[in-house]
Amino acid sequence: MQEKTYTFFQNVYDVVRQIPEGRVTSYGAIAKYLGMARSSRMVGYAMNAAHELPDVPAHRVVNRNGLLTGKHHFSTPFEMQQLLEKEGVEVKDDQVLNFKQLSWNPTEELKL
DNA sequence: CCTTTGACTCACT
DNA sequence: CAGTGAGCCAAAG
Repeated sequence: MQEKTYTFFQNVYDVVRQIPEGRVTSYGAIAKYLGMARSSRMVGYAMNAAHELPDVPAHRVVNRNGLLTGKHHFSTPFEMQQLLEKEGVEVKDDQVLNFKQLSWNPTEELKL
């Protein structure tokens, strides 16, 4: 087994894959859960490669303000918003409504 | 091997 | 109260 093969990216994918439908999380939350709260940028960077992974709902990952900062990286800037609304998440002006209410913290949910 | 970037976040002005 | 700047860390070139 190539356990060492697991990199920061793989770790991020694993967490993002566990995001329940209709829920959203922030890069910092994932980074913090991984023990790298200061590497929040790396989370987004990892998502960039996650584009090829069908099990990684990058559209459920937004910045800590609930703003769809990464929408511009999708096929179309509307794709991210459409996917979120499709799951029941209201998005207005590229911002997730009730983000604080829908925010899913892996540190509290996945934390033992 | 060293340099640059990047879907963020915090802090100061 | 709002905007701009610097910091951080890891992967790709």
